[in-house]
Amino acid sequence: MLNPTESLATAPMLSGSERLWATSVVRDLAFLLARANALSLAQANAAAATHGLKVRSYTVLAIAVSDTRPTQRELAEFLRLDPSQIVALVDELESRALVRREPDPSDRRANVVVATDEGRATYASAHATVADSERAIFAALSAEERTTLMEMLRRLAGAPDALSA
Amino acid sequence: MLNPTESLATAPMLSGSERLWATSVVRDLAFLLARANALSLAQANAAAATHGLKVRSYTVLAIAVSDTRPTQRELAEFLRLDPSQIVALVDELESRALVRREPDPSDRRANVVVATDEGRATYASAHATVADSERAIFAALSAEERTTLMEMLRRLAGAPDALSA
DNA sequence: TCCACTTTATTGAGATTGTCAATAGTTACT
DNA sequence: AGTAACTATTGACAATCTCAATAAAGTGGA
Repeated sequence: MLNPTESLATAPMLSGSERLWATSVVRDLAFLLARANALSLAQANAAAATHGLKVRSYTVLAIAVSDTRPTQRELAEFLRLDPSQIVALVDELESRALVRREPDPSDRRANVVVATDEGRATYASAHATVADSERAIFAALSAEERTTLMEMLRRLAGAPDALSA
Repeated sequence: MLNPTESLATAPMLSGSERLWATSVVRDLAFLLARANALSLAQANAAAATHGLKVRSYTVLAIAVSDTRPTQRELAEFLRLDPSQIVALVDELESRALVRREPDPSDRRANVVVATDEGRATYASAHATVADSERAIFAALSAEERTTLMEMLRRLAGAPDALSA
């Protein structure tokens, strides 16, 4: 029998809070989701920071680059952010000439957000860095597992009909 | 022929930003993880709020109830929060008599956080509510899928040796 | 057409959260 | 004994969230 705080020789040097993994919260999907996301987010933020971006601005830039020509309201709804936060995000990207506001031809109240050539260029290099850093984290899963995870997360994230399309 | 903004009877009434799901970001595991987490978090916060808690305080309470007797430093490390945030969290729970700070017998610098009887009671009822609301979200997955997801998230979340134990 | 109502982007206030440095008391090392 | 490292705490400051208010533009009747 071992003392609860002791462990065998093969034990990975319990860094102090490891023992809290015995708690009931770690059997909570929402908790694990939050924790996995926190790690992934920290990693992605560090990667994006090497290009002067955060995941937020990186994501907006990615959508702008996609030529979907979203309005700010659509961005707010899709990213689940307050419209006023989109204003700040687009302001910053526009001040760096990575993105441009264009009038929506079908609604003069709305702006449409499009990437500049410079925006496309910095997105390309930022994407390389970010995708690389994510590979590191998701390397804990096999290729098939990643596919399965993506399919599950799409459903949890409320993606429209993941089956069709 | 339908107007692009119109749709068939079976179509889920595209709420405006649905078309952004055609973007490349939705093929990004980190993005989907963040979005799924945002939804789950909002739901859990609403559920916990009916008991005067947030997910943060709910989680700390859950760990306190587990009789693991964590120090504040262990809580900070495990929850990836700054130690000063743990102070605020424990202050609040302690002011509501749900939790108590006890001196760590093995280190007089450290406090150990334990639940009071009242803390156990409110945790029990809060847990019922929160677990219920989570069931609603994760109902998008089958039981086996949830097991698979949990195993994957544990690895991504950095759980120690998910295989043994 | 005129009028009330809604919607889009924007600004700004106030609360919440994240991050960091400094400190008092304690422990660990030599 | 003395130096260095660690724990909890406080306080400052930045970043983020959440809301309300507003101007400009669309919507849908009477």
